[in-house]
Amino acid sequence: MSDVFDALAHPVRRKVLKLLRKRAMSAGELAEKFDLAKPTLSGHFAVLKAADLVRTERRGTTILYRLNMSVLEEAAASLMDLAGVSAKEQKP
Amino acid sequence: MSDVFDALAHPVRRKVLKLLRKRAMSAGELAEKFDLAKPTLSGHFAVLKAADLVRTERRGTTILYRLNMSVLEEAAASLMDLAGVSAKEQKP
DNA sequence: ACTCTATTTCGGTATTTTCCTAAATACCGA
DNA sequence: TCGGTATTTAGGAAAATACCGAAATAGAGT
Repeated sequence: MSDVFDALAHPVRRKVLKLLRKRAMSAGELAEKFDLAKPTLSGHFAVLKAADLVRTERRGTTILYRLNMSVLEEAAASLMDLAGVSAKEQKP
Repeated sequence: MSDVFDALAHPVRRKVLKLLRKRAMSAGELAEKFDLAKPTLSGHFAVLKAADLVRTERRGTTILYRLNMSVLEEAAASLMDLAGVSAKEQKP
């Protein structure tokens, strides 16, 4: 879970997740949305992947990145838990 | 919101929040729970405070730290939102 | 005013993160 | 197999973060 919060700490990575929320995108397509070199983005993708926040799929010469919502939901639940809410049911 | 995710990225700070979930504690009382120097913990407290995840209250010579749950809830909601769930209602 | 306790600020070092350019790898189509 | 496009890996510089001991600040009691 620590990997997840590490990954979420950087604004660029949060924006990547936001972009992937609409639809899966290739690395290059994602990179176009940022003013950063492609290797830099590639590094951010690797962090997201290590946290299992995104999954990849080769499509010929490109690589598709897809959001893994379940991990995001787990992270949200863990925060609700920290806040003292059971996250599953509102009335324990 | 970036401050919040930055603050949540460090395991020590997450543990502080977890401890404060039960009850408000003084800086020294919190520091006892960790194998770190007090100035180090003080720095972590400052990060949590900057994110408004904790609030402080002077009690004579000691300083009480108290969890601010609403910010945690907002962070959780923002994650649920990223995951595509509206966080307020399950069926939009 | 002095002292004791609690906490933070200061100054500095070690580690980690972020970012870049250049080079390597992977796949496809001619 | 060769050339082109997409992406990652390698190597390294700059900035941010984490940590510590020493010193400074703040309040309470004497």
